[in-house]
Amino acid sequence: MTTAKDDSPARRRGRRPAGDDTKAALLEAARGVFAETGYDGATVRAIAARAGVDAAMVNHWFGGKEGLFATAVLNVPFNLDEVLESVTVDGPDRLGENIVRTFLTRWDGAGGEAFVALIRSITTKPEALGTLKNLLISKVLTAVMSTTGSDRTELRSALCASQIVGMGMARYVAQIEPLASADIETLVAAIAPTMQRYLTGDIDG
Amino acid sequence: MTTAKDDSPARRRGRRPAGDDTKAALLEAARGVFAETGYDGATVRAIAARAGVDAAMVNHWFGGKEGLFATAVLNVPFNLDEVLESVTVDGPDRLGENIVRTFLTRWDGAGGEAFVALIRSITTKPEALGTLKNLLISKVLTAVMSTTGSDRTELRSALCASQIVGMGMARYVAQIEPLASADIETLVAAIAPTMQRYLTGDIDG
DNA sequence: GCACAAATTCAAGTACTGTTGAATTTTTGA
DNA sequence: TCAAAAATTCAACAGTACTTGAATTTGTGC
Repeated sequence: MTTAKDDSPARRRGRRPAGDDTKAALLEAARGVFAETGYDGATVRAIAARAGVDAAMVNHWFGGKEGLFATAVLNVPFNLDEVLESVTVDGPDRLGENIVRTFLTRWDGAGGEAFVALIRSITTKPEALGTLKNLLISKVLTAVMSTTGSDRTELRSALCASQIVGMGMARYVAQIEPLASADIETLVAAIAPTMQRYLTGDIDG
Repeated sequence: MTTAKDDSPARRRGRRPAGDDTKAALLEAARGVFAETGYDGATVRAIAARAGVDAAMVNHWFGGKEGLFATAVLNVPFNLDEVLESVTVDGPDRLGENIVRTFLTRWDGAGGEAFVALIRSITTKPEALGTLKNLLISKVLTAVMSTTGSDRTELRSALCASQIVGMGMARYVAQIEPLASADIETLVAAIAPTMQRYLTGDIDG
């Protein structure tokens, strides 16, 4: 429906003059299109058109749509160490604040497009859901939980994940105002206490 | 991929004996299939097969896949009054608790299938996103907010929505354990304080 | 009873998608 | 300088999905 009307740019056939990095162009275009329409909605032709190359290049460079998705979206260069470092440098009392700020900063930047693509692809690509779970729960949150010494770490991790994912959905996918346009610090102030309570506070009412 | 291998049930051609309500059967089947695979993943043939009729009936009764989706998922008979009543009967101090419990109860029941279908379809159907926003923000939360007398009602509504959506994603879509299998009251105890603070508490840190 | 309307299935039509092999141009190495 | 390799586009294939019109059966009013 929103299919961007395949405009073959009428490029000349054959090898291009040096300088063009079509592989990188495809990766960037892929993140954009996957973020906008999800895995199924995104067509190889639309991605190639945005990258300014032919659709066959997807197969040539990534072996197909799956490979492109895996490289562009699943293999997100998400630096776990960065998150954990910024999270564990202060005491456990500021963990919640640091988590919220780190994710928002990360997602507001260019790298966040891959996360939107991930969320938008959850329904049709099981790998996307697996990546989200693995990344968020298995790696980030369990690592964080191990520093708090709290009880019921699994439930606490899941609660944190629910608020993080919900925040991402509201800000980037659903774009609910004024949350979508709010300053990072405004959201940190509002959401960090939630995260902190889920991490170390009372969750029994 | 998970396409349930079109088994045309080899029904006899022509008008069926009275008693069969294919329209209702299609609606129910549609909610199920849409919930499982999202809008794009769901095929008209799979829905028709589950309903025990031919795929052409979708066009005959609903004008096509879009119409079926609109009727089965977007036009959810969601009784707003029920939510608002159970939410406003107690004082404003228990609003958060009531909201969380109401949504969980509703979604755990059969009627919630439409909501899962909604979330699973957000990626490829803009209308699904509009419905979610309209339902959650415009109707439920603004109505609730009007009873609290708090400041910054828009931001508070958006924060509530983020936790509600995140809770739904974690429990029904991503199925993160142990949150996915937890008792409703366990989650109410854990999440209600968040909701209550977003509604009437301090959100400035 | 009988003709007409409604409901249903069947088969084909049309559109679109990912993929592949041939053709063509540029780069690279000896 | 020249041949081989790499990169790119083009055209076509196979698969699948939604849709549509004809054929067929059942229900309904007179």
